[in-house]
Amino acid sequence: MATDGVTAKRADARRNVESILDAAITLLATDPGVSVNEIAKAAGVGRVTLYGHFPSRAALVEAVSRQVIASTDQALSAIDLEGDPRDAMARLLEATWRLTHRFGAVVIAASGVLTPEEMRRVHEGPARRVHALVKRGRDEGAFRRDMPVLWQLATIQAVLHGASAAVHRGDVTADDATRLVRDTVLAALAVTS
Amino acid sequence: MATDGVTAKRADARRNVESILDAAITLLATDPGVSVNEIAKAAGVGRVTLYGHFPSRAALVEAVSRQVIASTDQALSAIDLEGDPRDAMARLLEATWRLTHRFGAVVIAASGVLTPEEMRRVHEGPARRVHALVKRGRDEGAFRRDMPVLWQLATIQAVLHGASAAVHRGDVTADDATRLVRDTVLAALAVTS
DNA sequence: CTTTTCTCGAACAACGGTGTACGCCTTAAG
DNA sequence: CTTAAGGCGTACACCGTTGTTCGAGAAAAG
Repeated sequence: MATDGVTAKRADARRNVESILDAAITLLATDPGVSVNEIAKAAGVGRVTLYGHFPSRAALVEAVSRQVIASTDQALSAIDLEGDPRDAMARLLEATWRLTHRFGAVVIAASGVLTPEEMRRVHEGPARRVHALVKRGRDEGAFRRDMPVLWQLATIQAVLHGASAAVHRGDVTADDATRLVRDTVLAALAVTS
Repeated sequence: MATDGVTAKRADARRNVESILDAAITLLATDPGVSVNEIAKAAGVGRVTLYGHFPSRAALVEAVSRQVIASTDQALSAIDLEGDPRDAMARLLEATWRLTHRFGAVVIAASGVLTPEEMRRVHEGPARRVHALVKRGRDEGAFRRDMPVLWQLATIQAVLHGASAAVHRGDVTADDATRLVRDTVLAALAVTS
């Protein structure tokens, strides 16, 4: 039965791990403090079963974080950042918005569990791309230079986060938010005419 | 001793209530989930004494919320919202930023305690002024009209909140943030050239 | 069918938080 | 000084959450 010669996990076990991770991502995306009980219930699984797969709540959150990071890195590394900085930023924002909307507050849950060092490493990946693009846009005169780069990054993150909240509140649809995030950020970055 | 003919609170009692409220505002502004124990300790008061003045944690949070709301209303109602919408928005943003920076996450703590109805009423006051100003700016052609008003309000709130986080992180100073919030929001609202 | 793995509920200990009761001491007010 | 209000520590009950143990039973793999 050991198809890989080492572990030999049963089929329903793997399915349950999937369900648990899915439920955890969904719930943690809106409530970082959700209890293990609720996650297990949402996954259609007993709480004890969950503990059979993840030794602690922290381990579960860490596993979720890793999966989110993997998805994020994969999605963002596929984005073409060449050409006009404005167009590149629009592409990057669309992809990032989808990720923000999907994974939301997972990072907040992670911040209570992961070490600061791990958190830094997690943020570094996605942030590097945006950082480089903003700098290039400034150098080429496409983005305004009278604000700190760090502030502009903070603004981008704030708009994304705010959009997530607005969609959750029902003020706008997720589809509309794609366009609104793009236009708003580009307006905030644009050189003053 | 009853100066008002009814209650007759002792002097140190009133002082302690003050200390507790001050400490609660300070701590709740950064950690909405802070325990009663820590608040009492920060106020230089025993936990039991705190319960002597506030019957429950919820009551304390509510009292803090009322005080914050009062300060907010007073500060914002003094702002002149006439004249060029851009200038009025700049004035309103400066005052609002100071309040956001000072009171931060109190509203988050309140959201876990106050009823949705109370929360709505709390938000209504400050939001009404911004809402009216944004609408006037759109009507007079000062602000762009190709986005929902609600989105523009969400953007303003997001930038303020993001600025608070950035200052807390040490990315910018609170003073610089005043200018950055103003310029960023105005750029986001401006009609596209 | 047999074996092995996994599920699942119930029960339990530990922890941290809220809220209460009691008794002693400090201090403001007269 | 006398009195009463208030402060304060200890102890306790209560609750929700985490993490563990046990044993019976279901289900996958052979």
